[in-house]
Amino acid sequence: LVQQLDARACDDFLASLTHRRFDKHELLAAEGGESTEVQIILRGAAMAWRRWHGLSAQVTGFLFAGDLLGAMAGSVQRTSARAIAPGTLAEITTRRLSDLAERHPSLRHALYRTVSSDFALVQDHLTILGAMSATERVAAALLQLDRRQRARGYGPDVPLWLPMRRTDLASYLGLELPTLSRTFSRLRAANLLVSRSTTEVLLRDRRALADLAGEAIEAVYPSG
Amino acid sequence: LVQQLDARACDDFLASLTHRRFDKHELLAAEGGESTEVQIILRGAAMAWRRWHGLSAQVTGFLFAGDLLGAMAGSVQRTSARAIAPGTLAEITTRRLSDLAERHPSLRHALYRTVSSDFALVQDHLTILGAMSATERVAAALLQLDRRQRARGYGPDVPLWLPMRRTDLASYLGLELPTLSRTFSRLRAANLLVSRSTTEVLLRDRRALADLAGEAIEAVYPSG
DNA sequence: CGCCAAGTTGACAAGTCTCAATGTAAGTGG
DNA sequence: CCACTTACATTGAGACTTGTCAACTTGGCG
Repeated sequence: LVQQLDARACDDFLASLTHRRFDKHELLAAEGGESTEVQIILRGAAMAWRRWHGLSAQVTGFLFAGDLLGAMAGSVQRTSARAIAPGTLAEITTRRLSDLAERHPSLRHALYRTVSSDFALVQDHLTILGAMSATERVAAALLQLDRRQRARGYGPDVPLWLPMRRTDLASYLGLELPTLSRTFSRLRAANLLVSRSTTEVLLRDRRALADLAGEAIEAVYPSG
Repeated sequence: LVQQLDARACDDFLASLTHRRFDKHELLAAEGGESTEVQIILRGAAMAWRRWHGLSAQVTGFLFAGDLLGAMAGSVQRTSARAIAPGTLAEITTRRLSDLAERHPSLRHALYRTVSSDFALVQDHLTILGAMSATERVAAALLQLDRRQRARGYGPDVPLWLPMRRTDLASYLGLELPTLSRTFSRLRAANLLVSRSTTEVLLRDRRALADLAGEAIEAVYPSG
């Protein structure tokens, strides 16, 4: 986000941020509350979820360094968010952010780009939930999280960090915990991945995972 | 959208729109193509969908009068769209729209509000796909479409218009056609709805549908 | 009026969920 | 620092929802 800003917008923006630490399990946003702040994860990780009329909950996403929280909310929060690993974040009031956006076109554009790529992520998620089997879902999710981790600057040999509980990953994928766990076991047995611990998984064969995730066609016809 | 604009923004905006008719089945946007225009459905209906690496397709939404198409796209379209009923739309180039948005704060804010409510809709969709059984999905979808129809100014006694094919509604709900069809039959047998034709369904008991859709809690505790 | 696409229904198979037990890692207090 | 306790993950067996394949019916359109 920040690297897309021009010098003055960047100065103003950074000066408006309040940094703070957060602990694991700390609640960062509550559904139903009014949305007065936008937060940017700087280190650590968080998850966002949403209730359906007070009953079942659906995990809607995982947030890592660089991700925005609350940017798409209207006047009230429609998703809750909780830290899944300790870290730091930067906050800015929505009021101040929209003031800045009024003054700095480059900030408007950067925000638009961020929001629009968030939207693409949600659409991927929709496809995962609507059109895939358990194995496909897990493979797709691992690849997506892996891509995002590499986009954050980590090399392909760094184990994939999965700080969320299996229950939450299962909810994200629209599966039950045992189903997710079995799928992991099968992928491990097929030697597609190795787990150092529950939170660290090394992808041993991205190509095979991509095949499982239904990306086979792309592999065969590389450019469409 | 338009009623949120101030007088001058409104004039400029409306003057930049090109109106045209579209036929049923007409392709309105193609995934992968560059996104040069934003379209607003004025009459009729359309559906949006998305492929996963050329394989399976997931219907991501249905569009009716007042809905925007292409507003969330980055430089390339990530979803395709096709008319499911003849109608009319208004187009504006993305370039012109962003020019106008630069000039008119009220347009920026209206766009933001529209996009943010679209986002809420997608989040509902996520919850439907991730956490609901077939019956719950169908009930939730019917209620959602019904609410949107009423928001367009139709009374509660007007039959719900379902111009999409059952196949597409099934895909939207992450179900197979036979499952959707069976669910409809069961709802019909329970007298929760009556179908005049495939495209027109009268909801006879919204309360019971809401219960099925997992909104029971809200019914018991009306305000939270 | 007939054709073809679309929707409905049936029988069966398969995948996922549920319930329950076991195993393992993390956190706490002595 | 170790035993204890709790939370979380894995695995198993069986039930049930949904998917699959196929026949049949309906409805729109020429």
